[in-house]
Amino acid sequence: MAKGLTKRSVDYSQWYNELVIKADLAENSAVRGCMVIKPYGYAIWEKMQQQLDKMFKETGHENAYFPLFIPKSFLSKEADHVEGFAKECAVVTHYRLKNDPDGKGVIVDPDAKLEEELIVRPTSETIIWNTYKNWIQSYRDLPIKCNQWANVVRWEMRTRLFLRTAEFLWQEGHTAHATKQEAIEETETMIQVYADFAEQFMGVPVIQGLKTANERFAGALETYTIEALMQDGKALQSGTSHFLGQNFAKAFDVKFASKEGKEDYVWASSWGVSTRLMGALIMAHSDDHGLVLPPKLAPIQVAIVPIYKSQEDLDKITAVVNPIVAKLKEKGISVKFDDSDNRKPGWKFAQYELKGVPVRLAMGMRDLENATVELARRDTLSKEVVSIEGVDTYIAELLDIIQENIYQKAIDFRADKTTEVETYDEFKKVLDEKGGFILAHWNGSEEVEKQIKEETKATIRCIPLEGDKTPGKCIVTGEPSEQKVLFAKAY
RNA sequence: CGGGGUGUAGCGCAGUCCGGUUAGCGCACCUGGUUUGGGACCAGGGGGUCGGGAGUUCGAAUCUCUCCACCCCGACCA
Repeated sequence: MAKGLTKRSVDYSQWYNELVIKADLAENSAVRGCMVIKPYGYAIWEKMQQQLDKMFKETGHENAYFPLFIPKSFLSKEADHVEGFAKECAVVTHYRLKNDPDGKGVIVDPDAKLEEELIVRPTSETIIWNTYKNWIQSYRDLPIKCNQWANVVRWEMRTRLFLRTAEFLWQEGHTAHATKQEAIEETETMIQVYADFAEQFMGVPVIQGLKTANERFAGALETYTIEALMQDGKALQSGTSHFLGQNFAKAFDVKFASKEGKEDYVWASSWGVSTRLMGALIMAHSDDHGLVLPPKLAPIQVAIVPIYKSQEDLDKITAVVNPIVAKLKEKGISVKFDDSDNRKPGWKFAQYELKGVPVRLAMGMRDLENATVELARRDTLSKEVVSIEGVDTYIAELLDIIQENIYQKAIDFRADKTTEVETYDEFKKVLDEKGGFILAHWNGSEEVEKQIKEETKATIRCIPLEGDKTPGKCIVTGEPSEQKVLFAKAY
């Protein structure tokens, strides 16, 4: 057990808070609700970005950048949209400071009041559709498929590192299409991209589905989501993709001339994932020793710790380790040889465990004599002594095995924590005693959804796209239900 | 934004109720030495606007008011 890290079984929430800090991922800043992402945490985010960016480009998207500030009037053009975001917007009212005439410091210059106040973007649909208006005249200008990597601000009451912060980093894709069908296909393509990323790179299995009207993005006709299950049995919405219909085109008057010469409004989608994915990554795999990172996203995949008494010993170890490092790098594996002498090996072992490094090698004089190295796996905490000969190939294969093992463990956990129920009593019992995902029939009404939420704190995470589609009876009203929907308590 | 809690060295805390020498302890840090296969040991050393401001008092970490930040629980949310 890592020194000072609260056990998950004692207080899961505290375990998470401590782990983020101790593993050097992020910390709170001087600004309320805003975090500092530290180099190690940012390195993981960069790996996510890199992969996602590649996947976006493979699906025909281009990166662009739109302003941080949005004129206040833009936000109000789409009624549902403004209603959804108005409560959590930061507003810029002035553009200049001046020296405080009454003493030290500076004050806002009252003479520098903006004619029209600017909103710090909580999302960019409005500024982007205002821009798209100028880009689109005919069907020949379509589709437009832009993505931007940006920060956004949503003035949250209660914040938690990575899971909910007032400012966060994300990407937002915004696409414009000539047909409804094409916009829906885009929306579906992108939720699939997110699901693939979560599963293949983060090792986090997700359920794809549709949000209920209640949980839909403000301004969308349909919201697709990927829902992941955390180790404490709570769900985490990890990515969303929205079919916006013609709502924003109508709000910003974006029309195009079709091939037939008819004028019509443009169809839209938007989709995003944020630094919240870091929270999902941490909570899905990590244990009481610290982080467990999937090799594909680990900034350091292999750490090598020398064990020595004298400088001569270290020199001998270094001579053997260097070629191993070179071979690993040749295979594209990131490796750190930690020959710093201000920490003892035991400390380093604990530290690399805390930071979730997938594979650790230790080499001392005993290994030198036997031409071996001690290899420790972070995911299983197991150790074995292996021959130096061919260790690079062995590790390359092992990293794939670890990636797969982490994913499989998460799948097994979810399977164990997913329960199908037929009655409301059963629903409450499972939620109370076991938690996790619950599949149950629902009559499709907002009233029942709200009633369940008020009585149990559980919400409909999504109407799953895959899986059992057998009709049945609503657990609350007994009315007909087309298929079971996914319930859980959520972050 | 409501209810509760916390704020004292980089980190974790004691001292606060009941005001009174020079504000302590552990970890970390610096120096020297011994060590090094799972978070080393000994000796010496440095580091404090006691969260900020105002007040009460001869005297405030301690009492009062106020503001701020963080944590937990609720309502809202990626």
